Amino acid sequence: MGRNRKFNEEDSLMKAKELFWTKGYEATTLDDLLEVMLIKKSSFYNTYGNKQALFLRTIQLHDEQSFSQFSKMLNKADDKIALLKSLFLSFAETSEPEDARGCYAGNIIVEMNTTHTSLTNLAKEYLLKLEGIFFEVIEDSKETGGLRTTIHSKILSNYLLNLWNGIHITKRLFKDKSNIKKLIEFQLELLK
Amino acid sequence: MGRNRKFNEEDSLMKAKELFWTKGYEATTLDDLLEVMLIKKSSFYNTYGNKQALFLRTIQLHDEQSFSQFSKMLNKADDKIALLKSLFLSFAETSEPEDARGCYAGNIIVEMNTTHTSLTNLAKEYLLKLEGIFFEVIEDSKETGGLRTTIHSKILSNYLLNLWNGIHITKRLFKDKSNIKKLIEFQLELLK
DNA sequence: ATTTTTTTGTACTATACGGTACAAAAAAGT
DNA sequence: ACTTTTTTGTACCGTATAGTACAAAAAAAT
Repeated sequence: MGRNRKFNEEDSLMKAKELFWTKGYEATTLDDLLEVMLIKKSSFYNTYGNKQALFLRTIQLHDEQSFSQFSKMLNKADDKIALLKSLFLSFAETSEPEDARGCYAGNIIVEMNTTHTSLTNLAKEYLLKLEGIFFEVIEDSKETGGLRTTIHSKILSNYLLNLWNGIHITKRLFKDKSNIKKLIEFQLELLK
Repeated sequence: MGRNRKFNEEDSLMKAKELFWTKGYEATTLDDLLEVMLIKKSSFYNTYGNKQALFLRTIQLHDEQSFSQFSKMLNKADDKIALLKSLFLSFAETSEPEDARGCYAGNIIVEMNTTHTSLTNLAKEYLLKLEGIFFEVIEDSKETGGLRTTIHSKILSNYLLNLWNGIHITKRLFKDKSNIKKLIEFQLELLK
């Protein structure tokens, strides 16, 4: 019994994540959050506790969402390397309203560097998990014959992780994304 | 006539830059600054105007310092490619007190993404200038015979820029820097 | 000595911002 | 009707922080 929650908790969380992603943690004020989350202050503190707790939840949400989605796609794919390549190439797509948000985890590491180590640690775990997935895909593709390279999988997965980290910065430097596309294509050439 | 300035303006600026570099712009308070700059509030506002203006000057200082130093080294070097390689390899050195500050320009782009576009533009210029230097070194070395690769210089300079941007993030993920060293060595192999 | 400029210190201001308290209204079930 | 829970609104609080005002002391030159 009792009144039902009008807003969808996860939807609001998503909205919050989007805003944190573009503006960063500190620059996002509570009022900003309330505005995009479409809830009032009282509901906010009732449901999410406080700003930090909310931010933590957006990190967890991002983690779950991206990995579950990625894993699902990988399981369906018969050519996992091709999927991986298309993921990287998608970064060269300009996707409208100046999508210069970078990588959620990478941003956190930079912004929270020394000030909120527990959060940066989460972000670091995220990126290491990502590298782990790259590693698995590479090992798997070597076994099943999709990859013939003799370069060590560890080097390759670190190489991809670094491509990931770099491209999220480099991408923001060029209006014309053809540079970026060429660069990514070039760097992915060694995956064969 | 009149009293001489006791503190060295550029020294204090350096100190401020160091702090901004490790803590970021927002997380660095005025009191933090006064403490490391070894000056009092009145002197601060007298000489530097305000926090934003100071930060701008640290960016300019960083720009001047790194490029003048780098250019000087390049002019002296007979093997410019080797110098470039050693620059990148130096990132794998752990350099004591958790040197996880990343790249000054890259940090600014991330932290100030949408909020202070004039500052992020400066940072972007910095990185593009860096890429320009990479380009020049590559072109020069191709002419003088130090580089025999047929890969386009533009691709290579973007590749190095992206290595730069990536490594400043990736570096922070590993306590053991041997991974990083191997990665950099691997990525620099195509410079020959 | 007097003037000029910088330094220091103290006190104050403004405000943005995260967070709390609490009562009243709005839905939902029994 | 009554209870329970959520929503909304208003008002308020504490504090961190950037920035100002201003006078007094400390050096320097004439």
